[in-house]
Amino acid sequence: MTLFDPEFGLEPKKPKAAGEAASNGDAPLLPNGVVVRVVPDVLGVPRTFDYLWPERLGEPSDGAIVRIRLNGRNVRAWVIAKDPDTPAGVVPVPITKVTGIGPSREVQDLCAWAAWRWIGRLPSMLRVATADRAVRAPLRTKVRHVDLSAIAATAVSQDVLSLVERGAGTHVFTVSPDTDPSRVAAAVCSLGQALFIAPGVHTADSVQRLLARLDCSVARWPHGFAAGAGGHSIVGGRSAVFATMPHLCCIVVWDEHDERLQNESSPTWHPREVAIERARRLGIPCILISPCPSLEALAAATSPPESLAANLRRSGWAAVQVLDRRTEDVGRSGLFSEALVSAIRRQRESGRRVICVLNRTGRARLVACAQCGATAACERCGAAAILPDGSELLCLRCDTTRPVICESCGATHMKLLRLGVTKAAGDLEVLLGEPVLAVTANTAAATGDPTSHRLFDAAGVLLGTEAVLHRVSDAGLVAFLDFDQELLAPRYRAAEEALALVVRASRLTGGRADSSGGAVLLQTRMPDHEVCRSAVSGDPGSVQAAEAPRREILRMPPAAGVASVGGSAAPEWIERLGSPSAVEVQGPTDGWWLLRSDSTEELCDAGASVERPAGTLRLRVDPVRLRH
DNA sequence: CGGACAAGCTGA
DNA sequence: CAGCTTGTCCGG
Repeated sequence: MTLFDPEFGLEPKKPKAAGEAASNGDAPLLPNGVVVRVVPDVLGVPRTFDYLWPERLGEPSDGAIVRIRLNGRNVRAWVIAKDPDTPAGVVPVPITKVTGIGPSREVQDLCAWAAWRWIGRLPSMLRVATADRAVRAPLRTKVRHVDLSAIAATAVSQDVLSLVERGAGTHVFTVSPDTDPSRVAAAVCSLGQALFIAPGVHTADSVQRLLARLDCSVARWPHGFAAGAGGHSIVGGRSAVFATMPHLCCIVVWDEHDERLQNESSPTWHPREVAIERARRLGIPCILISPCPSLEALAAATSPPESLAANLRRSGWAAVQVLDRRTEDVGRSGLFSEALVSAIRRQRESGRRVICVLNRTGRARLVACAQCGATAACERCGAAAILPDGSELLCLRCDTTRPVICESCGATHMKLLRLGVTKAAGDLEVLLGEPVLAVTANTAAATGDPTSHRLFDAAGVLLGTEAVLHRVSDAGLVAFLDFDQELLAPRYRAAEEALALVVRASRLTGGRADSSGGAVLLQTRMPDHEVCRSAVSGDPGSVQAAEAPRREILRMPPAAGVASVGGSAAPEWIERLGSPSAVEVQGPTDGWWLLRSDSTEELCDAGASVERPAGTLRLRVDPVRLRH
């Protein structure tokens, strides 16, 4: 797939009429130079244009970034080709300025592939691949790779090096939650120009710092664009997967399961898939690393998945205790079992921090009897029922409805339990007799504020949504007050995401092999759920084995291609899509359509054939949730 | 996307 | 009919 494939709509438009271009007898005098084809940085103009690169600006460099005048506007543009086949009748005007170097030809083609894969527009992807400031030239300082003999060889670095030796392909490596990413990065950076992708700035920063201490040439994306172009290794977040790297020899995606990797707005590209494709094109290894590899990674693997030796791999998982809420004697709010409260007290007595996680968005919809206080549950499957319009109780899991009658006392009046984080924190404060810091969306949003960090670090007990797991660096105990909310979340990746939360918690508490006594508690009514089994055993295999066939049956990724389409331009887009045989169109529900196909490729091909209408279009390929 | 220009609406 | 809004077209 290249930039010139017609699917991208980037082929030069033919002149409107043959007669229009006929009067070419007296061609205007042009300054000397070479014609270049450019992609303007304007989302509404998905086309290429031919401009003149004047001789006085020197040789056009591959992938230069220039400024052009387009229809009276000064805009940025990427040079994608030299000496194009300019259509007759078109008189190229000179570019106004050369800004600097941009993504290489290889990265440009990768951007075009990503635009196809996530049914997006090329400029959106080229922007991701472009430095955050003008870059004049590649960094020309001497490139030094990691000297592995300078650091202690560990099992992890040995394993990673043997994976690289498998050569081209996608290799999945299961590690422990406490595996040090810097060891992995150091190993691959000893081999040449390597690319290390990590979700979250903290990991990328600490890896970069360690490698810098090893006196090797590694730069942080996007700041280090020039260094990458000059042959240095790159460490960065998701967008680093588009770094221009002329001697790229290996790509590592660290914590490839992490949902933060996927771009949140459309195009919803995922660096894991981009890395796999880039490595395939270059014939180099792509190594996907995680304590709980995603089904997507396992499906993409070209060699048998590898993992750390079992004892090492499990040791970093926290000591997980499952508290069965069906038998536990639960308190007034139903959130704090006696076992939980005494576990918290034990941790507090030894001076360690406690974190309670409560998925508030789910709880806010809970319904209870106004008379006896019993929570309304589905009589068929036992899941929590909600009151969508006040007339009937609805189970979100099995879609059955029943009249508004309390199962315990027969009352017909229900109340909404607005048991949010603040209320729960107040209840816990009373139970413990010490302050509990409620981490709500407001406190969590203030991450840039250094005082809020001090606030979090000073707190002995914190209670918040799962975001709280990203706000502190350590804890003695992490308790999921209502783990069922995670297990039953209306997202098809809910099980994998719930296990990822246990990984996250394990990193705060330390592994089961630690002597510090850290632990993770799961309060649930589903103690036999595969996520609980995986968490307890420290082995993601139970979740993977249960989920893979489920996705096949339900036709969800990675077993199928799925996209959701919304926004004001969605009706027109769906209309233009028509009904291609390979794509099933469902909806709309609440203004959103759902597209499904047996393979992602069929879905992308169908999407690429649609000319994008004006207006806002929300097109999510591999969406996080299928219903909006 | 956003400027240019045309066509449509309104009020003294 | 000036002055403003709304719509359509188009870019090298």
